[in-house]
Amino acid sequence: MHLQQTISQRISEALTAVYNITVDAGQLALQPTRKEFKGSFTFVTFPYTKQAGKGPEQIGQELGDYLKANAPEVNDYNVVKGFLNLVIEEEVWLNLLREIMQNPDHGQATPSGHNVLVEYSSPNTNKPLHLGHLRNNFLGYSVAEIMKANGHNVTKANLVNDRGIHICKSMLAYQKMGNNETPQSSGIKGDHLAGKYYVLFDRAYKEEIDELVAQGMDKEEAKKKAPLILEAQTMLKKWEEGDTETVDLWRKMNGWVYEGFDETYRNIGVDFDKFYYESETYTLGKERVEEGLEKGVFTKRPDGSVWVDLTEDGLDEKLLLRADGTSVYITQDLGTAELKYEDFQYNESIYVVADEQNYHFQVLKAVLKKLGKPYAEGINHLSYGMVDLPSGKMKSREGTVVDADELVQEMIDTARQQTEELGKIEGFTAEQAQQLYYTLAMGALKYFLLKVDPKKRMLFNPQESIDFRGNTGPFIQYTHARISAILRKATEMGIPVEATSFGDFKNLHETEQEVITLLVNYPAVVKEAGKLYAPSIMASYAYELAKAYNRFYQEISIFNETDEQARNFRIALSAMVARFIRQSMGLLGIQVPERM
RNA sequence: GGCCCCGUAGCUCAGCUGGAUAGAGCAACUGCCUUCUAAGCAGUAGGUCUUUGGUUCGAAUCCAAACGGGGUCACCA
Repeated sequence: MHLQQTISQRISEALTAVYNITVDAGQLALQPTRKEFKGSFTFVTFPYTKQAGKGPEQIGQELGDYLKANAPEVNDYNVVKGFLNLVIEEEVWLNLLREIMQNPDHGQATPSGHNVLVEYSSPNTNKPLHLGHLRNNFLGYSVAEIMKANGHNVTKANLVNDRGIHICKSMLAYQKMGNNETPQSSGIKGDHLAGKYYVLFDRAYKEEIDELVAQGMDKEEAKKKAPLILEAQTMLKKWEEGDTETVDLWRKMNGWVYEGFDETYRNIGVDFDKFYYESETYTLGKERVEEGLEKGVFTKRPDGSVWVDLTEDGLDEKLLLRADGTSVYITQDLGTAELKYEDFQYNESIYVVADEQNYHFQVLKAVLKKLGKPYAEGINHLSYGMVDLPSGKMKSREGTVVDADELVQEMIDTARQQTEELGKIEGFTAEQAQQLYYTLAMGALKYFLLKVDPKKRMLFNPQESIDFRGNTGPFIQYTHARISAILRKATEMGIPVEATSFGDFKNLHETEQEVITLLVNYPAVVKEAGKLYAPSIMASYAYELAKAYNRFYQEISIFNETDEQARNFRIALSAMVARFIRQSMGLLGIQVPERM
């Protein structure tokens, strides 16, 4: 049983014994004691004054006396107003540390048997990835890892938006202006090459609109009547009809884009177990519409379009199928939800999608519920906020988007520069140095994007993102490197890192106590992060752990300690901190170096 | 306008299943490297938790309204 549960149980027993009050241990609010007071757990007595017929302080005293006498885990207590602070026996903490050392699965939940699908990334194939995609990719990868740690069977899926008018735009521009340029001939990465033509299309399209407006046409009309957009629409129709020339071009250009994406994905360290392509799924969902009509939960209007009425759910009426029988966005998603269920029998299906689609996912879930789908309840939207720049919103039309590949390269360059300035790479081979720059760059970037609560809109400040001090990825990585140095030295000296190595060591220093408390808490943090789909919780934890360790490191000497058991204890403690820094950072997709 | 989200130190963010004097980092200032990595540690300063009401022994946290910011209300995706 976990220590906190044990203590809750003891307090519950004490309440019964002293006041004849019956409270389930699970209902008791037990909180960590604030740093300025002595103790580890605090019990608030205010809520029990009526039932006990006594003042909050007296209750604290009486419960404290009882616990000190009857609870073997409780060493001492103090009462401040209505707060009963409990001091736990040192031996209890040391035993917990021994348990952690002997349990390689501390923080890895037992298999739940649940299948969890995490869909993330889901890029369009007409332009390269940008900063917003990075938040999406890092979140998706991290949540998937966190769900694994919570014992679930996780599948990472990527639903690629590889068709539609936007793809045709870059195809059309390429057809007109491409001169058979290829990634090989131009030296431009495939996704960037496609993006180049998308931009060229947009430019030419705008010129056409301006011209039409100059001739006196209304702007809205001009947008619809410009020859280029009409051509793109014709191309989309040809694509849907399977026109060979169009499909070949589409294949060729998408192929370039996929090569580019693969490289970026590899570079940023994310991966997928399953790819879905919209070109293969966009017609799905019509059967679901049929099903809904049969069940009488959808209605067909005289013009042939199909609708669902969600006003009872506090939503609106929603179109599910056009009058001409073609699909809309939601139709496809109904289809893919079913397809994913057929493929993976998920208990939970997480969609990592920006918060501008909150309404869409409410509708999707509501419609699936109306259809009586058993998997509807497991549909969850991990909605995240947009990434803003100091200059404001990112707008592709205004060219203010931050390109993912460029950003990563800049981070690496900065890492190199800072590391060289500090003279930290003595004894590194060129290859090792390069590896370190990469690890630090990605650590800084990922941590910066993941430390903020996903739900919140966030500001990306380039200067702060490459900071290596304070609440940053590299600070945590640095702590790991420091510990690694200690462990190397311990190994050289032949000191074993084992649960038995510190014998009956006693007299924990305050900083050591803090560190152990954090290590003990690790599984609860993993659970919480999984429940809330919040990598930010893991990030905070890793930071707290690193900070607590650095305090300890600064105040207490390890190798100058003459008491062998104390020295061995500190080495063992250090080894555990390294392990849980590595693990919690691993759940964020961040690697930690041995030296830096 | 309807619905949804957000508003905490100069800046970026924690805290939000109600509990003690509201915490970090950055920026500013002061100390600490002949000792295990100073990418570190300790400290000073900085707050009417947007405002007003309500619930409560107790509210940054829950409820309501106002103000400010964002999103969304497409036969786009």
